[in-house]
Amino acid sequence: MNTPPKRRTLAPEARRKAILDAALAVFSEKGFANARIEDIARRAGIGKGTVYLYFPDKESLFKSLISDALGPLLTAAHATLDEPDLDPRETLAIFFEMVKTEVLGTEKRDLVLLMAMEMRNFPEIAEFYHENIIRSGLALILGVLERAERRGALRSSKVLKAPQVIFAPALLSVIWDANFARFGDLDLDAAFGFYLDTLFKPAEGDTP
Amino acid sequence: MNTPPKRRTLAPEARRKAILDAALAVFSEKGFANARIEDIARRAGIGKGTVYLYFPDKESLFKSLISDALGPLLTAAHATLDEPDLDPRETLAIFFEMVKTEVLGTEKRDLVLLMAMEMRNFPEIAEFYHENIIRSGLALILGVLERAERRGALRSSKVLKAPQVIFAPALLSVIWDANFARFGDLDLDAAFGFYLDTLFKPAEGDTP
Amino acid sequence: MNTPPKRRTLAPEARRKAILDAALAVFSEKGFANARIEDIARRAGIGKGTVYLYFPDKESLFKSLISDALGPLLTAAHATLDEPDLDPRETLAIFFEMVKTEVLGTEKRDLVLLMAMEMRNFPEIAEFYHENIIRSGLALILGVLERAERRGALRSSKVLKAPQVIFAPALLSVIWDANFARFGDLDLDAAFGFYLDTLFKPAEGDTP
Amino acid sequence: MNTPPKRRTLAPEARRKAILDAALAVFSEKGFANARIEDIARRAGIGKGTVYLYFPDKESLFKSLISDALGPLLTAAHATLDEPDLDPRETLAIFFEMVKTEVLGTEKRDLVLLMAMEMRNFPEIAEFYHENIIRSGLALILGVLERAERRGALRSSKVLKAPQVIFAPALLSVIWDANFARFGDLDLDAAFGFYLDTLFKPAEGDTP
DNA sequence: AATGAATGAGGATTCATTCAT
DNA sequence: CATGAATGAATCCTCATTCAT
Repeated sequence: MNTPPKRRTLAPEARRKAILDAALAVFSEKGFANARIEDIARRAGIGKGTVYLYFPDKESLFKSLISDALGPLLTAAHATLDEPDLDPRETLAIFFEMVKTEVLGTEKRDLVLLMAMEMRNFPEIAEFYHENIIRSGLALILGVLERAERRGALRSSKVLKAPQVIFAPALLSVIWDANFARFGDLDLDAAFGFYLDTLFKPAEGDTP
Repeated sequence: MNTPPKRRTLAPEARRKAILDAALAVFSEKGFANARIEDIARRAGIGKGTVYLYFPDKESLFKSLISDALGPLLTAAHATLDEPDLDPRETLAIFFEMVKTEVLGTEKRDLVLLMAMEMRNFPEIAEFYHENIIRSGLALILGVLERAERRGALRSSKVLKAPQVIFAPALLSVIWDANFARFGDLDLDAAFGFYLDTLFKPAEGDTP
Repeated sequence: MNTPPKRRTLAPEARRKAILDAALAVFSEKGFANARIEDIARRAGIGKGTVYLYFPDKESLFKSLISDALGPLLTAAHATLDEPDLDPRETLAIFFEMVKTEVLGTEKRDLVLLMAMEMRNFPEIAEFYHENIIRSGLALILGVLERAERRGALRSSKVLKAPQVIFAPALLSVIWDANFARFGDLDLDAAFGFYLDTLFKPAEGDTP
Repeated sequence: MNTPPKRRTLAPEARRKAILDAALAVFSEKGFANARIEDIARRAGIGKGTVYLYFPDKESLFKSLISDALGPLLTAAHATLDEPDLDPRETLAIFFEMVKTEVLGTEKRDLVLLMAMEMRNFPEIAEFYHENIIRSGLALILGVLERAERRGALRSSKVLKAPQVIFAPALLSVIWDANFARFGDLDLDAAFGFYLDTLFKPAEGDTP
């Protein structure tokens, strides 16, 4: 007399992906605490209980969401930045472009915000994130900057002591879009361009 | 049918302040959703119900926390930045210093984070914040930058199209400290110094 | 630094009366459970704590309200109904009139409703009410009716087995007014008149 | 983070009915404000949360209780009273019998009381009840009485101006049983019989 | 005597999680 | 495998009651 369960038996990996996609959407919209498993399930087109066949609990689902999206990001960054022969300005330009295309222009944008929001409540995530992304990302960036410094192309060597500022515009972008998009856009190209213009001395010497 | 009280009154404004302090601490630590009123009360050294004598509900408490700290901030910023005769680099240096002293070095640091995290769930706060802080703060900064541009002191005019980047290091600092402080500090002076060094051309012409 | 307590020190009996009046109003409007002591205090023009100087708790206040209004009622009824020489119809007419004037036309009307509403939660009140009002009131009425019966003036002796019906119109009036007054009045005179007309045979014989 | 369920499903309509039954019992015993959802749940043999699967909140549960029992009542009354050819006395006798069997003899008796008690706090219920039950019920009764009047069978035409009195004994019965049953019964048959005897003139002429 | 700030028990409601179907 | 009905811990908020001033 009850509705029979759907037997759509999607490929398990596809199903897992669908859940993670739905989770990203719902977590992004509401934050971890306010996201209801049922909402995620509904959005994934499945029943509440099914989520638990793929993830043991809400927290695991959240962490999987993070981890699953993090690996690829890192790999991509490595490939881009670990190019010792390239011009540093060029390298960073490519990196910014990659960040724009691969992160800020996709749903992963929300993931960044989500992490910034919830790392506090999930110290393991902060740890994992720092170990796997921040630390090596910073090392990569630092490599590029030091290369530039050695070539005398760096305008201010202070950035070597706070290489995190390189990520600042991207972070700003994420937060701005999440909260203030409706009041006006942030010109991301201008922001990145500004960084590239001021970070490095011009290739030649074109004094004013 | 019920149980008796324990402690006795305190200056009402002091009490209100104590609650707001406790709220800042607890909200910062747990986020809005995970903060329990009882925790805030206990931290303020009072009973659960007392909180409700000062704030009608959890949301109001949260909003008061924000509003109470916002006014002073804005006033201070105005006083600092609205100085048309000062050298732009100097002005910005003072501003950065002020941000460091008045915000990043105080508990208000957590407030910034808190807002960045919860504005999503409280659109009115985003609106209020944008109208009262962001918009005018941006205008002030833009004023300074344009003054520099008119004097030919700006290295890249692109920053005029994305003046928000000026705030990026401060935002980065807040998020870094909240989440990654245990893994290593962010050198804020270096970050601000880097900005000042690269943003403006040197007063005279030194080197190349 | 706090507002000093009012020292209006009203005569204690007047103060007690004022509280009971306020209590009647508030209890009537909201029912026992939804009435707040603070509302009663405010309505009586005093502070919350003062109520507790006159009544040990909410329940006592409620019970006092009932008892205080009940005694006089009973005394009055006795005086009216215990008149063996009077014509039964006349007696009942006087009684109805008294009920109309002394109860239904005053705030005590609400008291009746209140009791009907809360006796359930306060069995002692039901007991007290039955012992002191119902039982003797019923006895009085029965006396009148039996006198009429002995004179052959009663149209149907069945009323002797359910003398409570004599009170039914008054009860109906109270409930009607409380709930449906805004949709239209109940014609109380018609209701009482109908009772008098049909209960007793005409003094003489005026056949149709 | 939480605890597991215990029991398993039941036909949804049966479950809903069980909750409403439990609610009637508990609301009747304690009144709306003093009834605890948990009590209702326990009485229905289910967990607290389950109640909320069937009714959005306490108030809705209460209103559903009323509405669910009201429709049938009205339909029944219509069928009984809207019989223009029947003898008025006979019609009313049938109506009284129906009230006795269908309401006063069932748990709906408590519902009547409940409404009389709580309409004050739920004006919408009073409105709904008046519109759907009282108004049309009164119209039906009035029809019967006017028919009687046209036949010259009415002892006192005053009842036409206060037809609500016809319901008075039923209301009295409900309140009496709820509060004073333990002190002695109300003879309902005598009460209704008294009404029938006095309301109408005898069919023929049998001695004064 | 009078006050009202302070208290915490009590109850409505939400939602992660389980498991019978 | 999939489902969603059922559960109860957890948390917000109210308000009777106390007692320092």
